[in-house]
Amino acid sequence: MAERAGVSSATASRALNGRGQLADETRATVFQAAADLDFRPSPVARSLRTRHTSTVGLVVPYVAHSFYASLIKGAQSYLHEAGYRLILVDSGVEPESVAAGITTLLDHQVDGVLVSTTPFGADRFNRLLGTKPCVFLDEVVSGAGHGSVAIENAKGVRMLVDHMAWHGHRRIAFVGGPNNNTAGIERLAGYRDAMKKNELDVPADLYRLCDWSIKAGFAAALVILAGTSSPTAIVTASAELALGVLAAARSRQLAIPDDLALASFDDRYFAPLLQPSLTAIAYDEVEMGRKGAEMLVGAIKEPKAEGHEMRMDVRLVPRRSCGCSRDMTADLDEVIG
Amino acid sequence: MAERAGVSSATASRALNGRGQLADETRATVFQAAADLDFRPSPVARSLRTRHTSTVGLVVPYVAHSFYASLIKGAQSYLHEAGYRLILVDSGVEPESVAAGITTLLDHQVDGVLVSTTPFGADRFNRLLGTKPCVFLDEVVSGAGHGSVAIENAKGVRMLVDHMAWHGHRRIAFVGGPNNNTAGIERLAGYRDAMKKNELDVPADLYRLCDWSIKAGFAAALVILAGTSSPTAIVTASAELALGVLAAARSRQLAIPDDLALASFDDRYFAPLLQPSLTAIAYDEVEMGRKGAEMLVGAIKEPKAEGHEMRMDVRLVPRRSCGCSRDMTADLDEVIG
DNA sequence: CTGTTAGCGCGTTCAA
DNA sequence: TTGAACGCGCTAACAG
Repeated sequence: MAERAGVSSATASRALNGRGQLADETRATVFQAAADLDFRPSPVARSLRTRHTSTVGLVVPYVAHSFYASLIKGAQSYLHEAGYRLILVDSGVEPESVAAGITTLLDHQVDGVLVSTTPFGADRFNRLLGTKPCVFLDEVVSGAGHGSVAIENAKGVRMLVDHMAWHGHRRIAFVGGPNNNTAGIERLAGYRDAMKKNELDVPADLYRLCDWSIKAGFAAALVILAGTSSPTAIVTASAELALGVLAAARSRQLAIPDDLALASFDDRYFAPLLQPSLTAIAYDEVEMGRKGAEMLVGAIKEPKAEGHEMRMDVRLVPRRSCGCSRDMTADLDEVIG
Repeated sequence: MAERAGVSSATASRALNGRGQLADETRATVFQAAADLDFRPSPVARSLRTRHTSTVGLVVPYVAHSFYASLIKGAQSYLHEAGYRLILVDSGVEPESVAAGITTLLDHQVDGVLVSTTPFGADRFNRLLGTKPCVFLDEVVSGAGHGSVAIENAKGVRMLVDHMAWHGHRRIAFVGGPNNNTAGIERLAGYRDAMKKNELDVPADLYRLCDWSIKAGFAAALVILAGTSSPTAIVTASAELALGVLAAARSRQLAIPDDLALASFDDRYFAPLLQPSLTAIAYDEVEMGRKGAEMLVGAIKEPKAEGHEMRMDVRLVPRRSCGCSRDMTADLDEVIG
């Protein structure tokens, strides 16, 4: 290709990479030759030489979950525009497999890492990462990585509780996720905080933490409902937990929202079609993935830059499960709009 | 690392890669040194030399959709076990962007490609791919690639129609996807076929094709319901289309299943919690991703091997939307089991 | 502004 | 069985 253009390979490289000040004519010649031969530089040879790969790794605990799938979409979308490729690692939540996933990524010379599950602390991350740029998604790890993008978890739950209080409820129960990750911890904190601000008591049997699954939510709701606190409303930390509560209410023949009001974090696309439609906290998970990727690429290009913690805003989408009166047409409009 | 072990780099390479017949002692020495220095061979240097990367590309039209997310999970899971990494490309469905995605993957020396959207024919695929192994997922492209893994599309719809006929329906409508992809085409064919076998007429206004979205399903259902065919049952080619039909039924105050029975392809996790719970065709999408990856890795290791077309079996999950009488407990059991 | 050279870190010759 | 040397394709460094 170089001889074809009648220039050295160095010149060709310069032209193609837009480096140096070369004569327009030379550049044109090179481009022509490159096009003629449909020359495509080898990214792997380039990577070997330059020690960067234009590739970033993304570690998620469970690809098939719609939340992570959306994160992936956002990240991939930005990375594509920025000229990076995405290597995906589905690691589960076990510390060892997450660590192994990150190590593999680093061995493969990714330029940076996006991590959305953090089953160990800053120390181990720092040991693993060295100076490799890293941004956390949906998790906050202080003292490691370049920054993070998370949801306004506490604020979201506060909005839910405040809304229930506004409806006149005083015994507002909470079904939360495990307290070993950022979302779980912050959402519980938001609940406590909001209850306190509304001057409402929080007896021990008014809330319960469990896995992020429908099944666990179902079990937790049964326990709460069987307790002595007799809540008139339940707020949940995720959509799956809300479905569990919904199932529990049905099994106990409790009408929602009349016998028990319900509202949850996470606004899934089928929420308007549930009976009753589910009041929820919405946020833009795709944008969240984009922002994380953007922050990471920033850190790759400017390693010295200060990291920061970014938060995605949340908004309350009132529907019928909380007790708001709403025409069914409004539910349908959301879905067919 | 080589000098540390007191052997040449060639010897080290041989030991680490299990090549050649070297003395056990030498091998042990090398392993020890490798472990001591925590030596990690550079995949990129290796790739430059060997011209393969232990990496495969996966092209999906829309990562955030739960179907593709599950496919990804399955593929990633097998690839991980087999020692391959996964580069993800979210290409949309535009021919040019799909082609560009595949080209990028090839430039990056992936060892093979998994493709789940095929907006052009075998010729272009062959031109794009050269001899690079390729397996199609959820699509069948005869004359290109090494094989494909798809769902028993026609069979699934036949089961749905047969079930409706068994319930005594004779005017069974169909809301299908676009007929520009395998699933859309085969599901429509399954409908026609089943109607014929049941000796039922298919007037033009008894079925309608549209995009794979709730909104489009809603619009299509309204058209069908406004027509002269007055169906007593509707079968849809996807879960989203079924949600559209559900919305349409609600907007027209039609009770499901009494005024209109409903059943669909795709069994989503919330199907048992809809009111009424949705009768659906289930299949294992994660396994589908695994099988595709498995087939691809087979093709990479044995390029001469014959390709084949594999089908994932489907099963009918009868719930209440079709008219089956079922205790609500059964719905709940599914979800909390 | 352009050409020449060297080497990124492996795996694979070829010769000993 | 082992070691030395070469080259995969590119770009950074240096020379002209």
